[in-house]
Amino acid sequence: MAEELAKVYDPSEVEDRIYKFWLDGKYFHAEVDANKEPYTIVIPPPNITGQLHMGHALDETLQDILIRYRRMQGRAALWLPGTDHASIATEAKIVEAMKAEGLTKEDIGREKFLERAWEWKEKYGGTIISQLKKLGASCDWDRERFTLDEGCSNAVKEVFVRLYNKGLIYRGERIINWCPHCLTSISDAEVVYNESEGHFWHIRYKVADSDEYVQLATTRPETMLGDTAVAVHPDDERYKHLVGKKVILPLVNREIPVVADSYVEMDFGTGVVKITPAHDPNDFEVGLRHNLPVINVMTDDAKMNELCGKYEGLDRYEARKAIVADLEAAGNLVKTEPLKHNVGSCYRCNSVVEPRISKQWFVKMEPLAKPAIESVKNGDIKFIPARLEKIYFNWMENIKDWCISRQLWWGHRIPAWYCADCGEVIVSHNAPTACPKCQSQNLSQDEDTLDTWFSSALWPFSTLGWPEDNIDLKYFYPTDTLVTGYDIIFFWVARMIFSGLEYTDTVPFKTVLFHGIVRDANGVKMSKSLGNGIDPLVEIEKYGADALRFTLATGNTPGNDMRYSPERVEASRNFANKIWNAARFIRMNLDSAEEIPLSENLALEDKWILSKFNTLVKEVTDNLDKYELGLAVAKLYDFIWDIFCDWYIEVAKSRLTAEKEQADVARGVLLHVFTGVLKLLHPFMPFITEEIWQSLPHSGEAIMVSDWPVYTDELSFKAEEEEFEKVMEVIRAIRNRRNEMNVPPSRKAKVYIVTNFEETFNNGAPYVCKLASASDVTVSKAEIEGVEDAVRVVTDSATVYMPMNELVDFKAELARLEKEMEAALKDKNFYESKLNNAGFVAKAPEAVVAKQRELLAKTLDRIALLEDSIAKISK
RNA sequence: GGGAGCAUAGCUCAGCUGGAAGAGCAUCUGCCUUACAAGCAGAGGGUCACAGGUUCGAGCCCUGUUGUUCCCACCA
Repeated sequence: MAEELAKVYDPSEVEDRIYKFWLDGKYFHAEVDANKEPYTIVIPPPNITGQLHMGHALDETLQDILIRYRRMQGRAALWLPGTDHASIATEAKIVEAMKAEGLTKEDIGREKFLERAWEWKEKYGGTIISQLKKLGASCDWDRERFTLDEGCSNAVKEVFVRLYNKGLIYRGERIINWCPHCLTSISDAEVVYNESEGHFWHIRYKVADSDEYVQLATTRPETMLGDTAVAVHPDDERYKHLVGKKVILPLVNREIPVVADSYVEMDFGTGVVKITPAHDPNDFEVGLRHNLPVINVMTDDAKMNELCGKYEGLDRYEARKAIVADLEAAGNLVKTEPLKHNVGSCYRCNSVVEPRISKQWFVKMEPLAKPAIESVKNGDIKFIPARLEKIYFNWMENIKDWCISRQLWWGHRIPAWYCADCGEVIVSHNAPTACPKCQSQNLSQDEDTLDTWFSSALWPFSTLGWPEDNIDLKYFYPTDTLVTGYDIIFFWVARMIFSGLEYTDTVPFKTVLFHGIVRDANGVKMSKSLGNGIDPLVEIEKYGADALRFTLATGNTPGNDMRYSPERVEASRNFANKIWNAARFIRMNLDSAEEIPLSENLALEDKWILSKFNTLVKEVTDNLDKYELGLAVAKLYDFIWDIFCDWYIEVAKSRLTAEKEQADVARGVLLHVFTGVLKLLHPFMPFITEEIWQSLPHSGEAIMVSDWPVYTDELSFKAEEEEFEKVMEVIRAIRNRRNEMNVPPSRKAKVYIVTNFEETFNNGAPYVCKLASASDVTVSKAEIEGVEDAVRVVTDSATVYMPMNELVDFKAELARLEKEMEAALKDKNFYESKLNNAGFVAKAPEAVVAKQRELLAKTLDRIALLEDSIAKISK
């Protein structure tokens, strides 16, 4: 056996050592095993640019709990780890780093840039992985993947080619969201809308060959340089006469037509809308319907371009100012109103996005969305909590085509080539040598890369070898559970679902367990910019990974946000210490490292704790099966602290110092229950449970690969449970009474117990002595003489007398007994009225009625005992 | 504009298919009872936001109201 355990648990000394022990034992590794049922989770791959934050810590903790649980149950549990190349985020970092050297992407060219990116990935990409290890994550590191590795890239190409051939990927000019800072298109999902204070500028356009003006309003006056029409509603009587005429675009003096389009709402504003097809999605549609020219007036970095005359080169906001000023000077600015409106920003860099026409690649979503909706509707995929299904449906049912091309270099390059001679587009897995149409060799590959989420969407199967038909994929796929935050339901979850269905003909996972966001103690979302983030690694350093994990798993319900506060981790740390000290106690009472079997000769309290533990096994297992991790962990906490430590250990103490035979029985039970509960707790607090388990008699290599406890009828002792609880009730009643009277524990008192359950209390007498500060306990069925002057306590099963001499105040005693009687009578009334209610007795389930009867009976017993006591004391 | 979550003890939150409300922290009282003061034994504290309804029975189900947070859409 190891040397004596320290008095206070020190996780920092234990955790790295234990983690290494697990790695050395290869316990994390999962293999295809025909005799086992697989259980698979793929990790939501963290970005290589990332640092572990509380959101990760929560996400990984939940996954590790599930994986460790299933592994202990004997499943071939695979937790497949990896990282995401995070195209925008990573590219931005590298560009920034180059800036310090005075270099731009273009200066060094694509190839050199990618070299740098890979170097960067090698250098920093592993950071988050090592941080995951600190948390105790039992990922199969032998299978670690990266979204840009060969296999994943192969899957990406395969999917692109297949979708293209199926007509579900197309290239075209559409209005997309352009980030002028990242210099790339982004998808609709990547735009974040924030309300901001803006202006509504009312402008007038002169009607050509007339003195009339039309008035309209805009929030983006700079785009007027690209106006190619104004539109009114076809039924709008005010403007019918203008349809087909021209108006003169101020500042530019270009004549543009007035068109009629039902997109315009007559009731809003003046009922006249400026149409800028190159810079607004709705205007673009109007433009298509009316064959309007499309004039893009901005550069990639949101400056006004060469078509803007004197405004050329101005930033869009400078141009806005200048244009407003010029309009005003020319008398064409009618008025300026303040306006609150939503402005879209890039979710990566927070720059205001510019809707803009651009030639991009898109995925046609509608055909893909249909089966994806169906798979959730029919239950092939279950969302926990179910309410998030609505959000999913809402998005999927209104989905627009997905812009997947990005003007970035770090990512999967689009496998499309263009023939410079005949313009043919060739989409192919491998680089074509010649144009199939004109045989020209003058081909060039598309410069763009794919949206990061395009490869993440394939993650559950690309990581298992798809499109190759290998044994891992057959065995571990589809995966079982996906654990992720509700905030990426669109980005990732939805896209994995339709991808899985489209390419693998099956759902990628069966259950999605959603968690919420981790907020700070004030309920504010943790973020870098606010600086209110709490670093999980610092917390691990301070309190231990187990305490952090326990905190994140406790009091957390699926889909709900949670607050993280220091008090909560401290409580978890204290819990770890409690377990540690329970282990110390047990160890100091062992005389060998041998396992001790359960005795045939169990005492009452042994049966009580074994039965309680048996129930715990069942409930915790049920809770875990139902993904009720928060409930499971709360039960473990209560059992270990309140039931095992505060009661069983205390009760066992006196037996451990008794004769060897009794001591061995108690030791056997202590070990059985404690190691059992360590196993149940292991998924939540892996380090401390492993450390302790190793220090106690055990068979097997490690708790993490030991068998999960199983409920068994043989260890269910309902009658004994009830019996022992009678003793507990008496102990509690005495303690309570003594506390009320301010009697210190050092002052022992004789205790007389009058009861119909003589044997029970004779058995329990030593514990009443020990736990209720009794100097001596006398149990009797009959009345005892000479206790008339004692303090008395009444429970359902006994009347307890404690002669306390001068401390006894009979008036107070009587008053207290009467008060208790009053409460008991109230109870009686309550139960009786319930049982007298014909509806209740007829309609309530049998068990519920029986329970009420039982409670009534107990209350009646207590009343009888109280009556008796009151009568005696009044004499 | 559409949708969702939340509202339970002073604070932070649990409360599984409806069966007289729970925990942690905080507060108060008494304890160094040798595994643990990061502890032990007790105590106080709740009209479960409000108003209706369904039911033998509602924190839980239904309707409405209020407050609050969030998501989606985006009318120029």
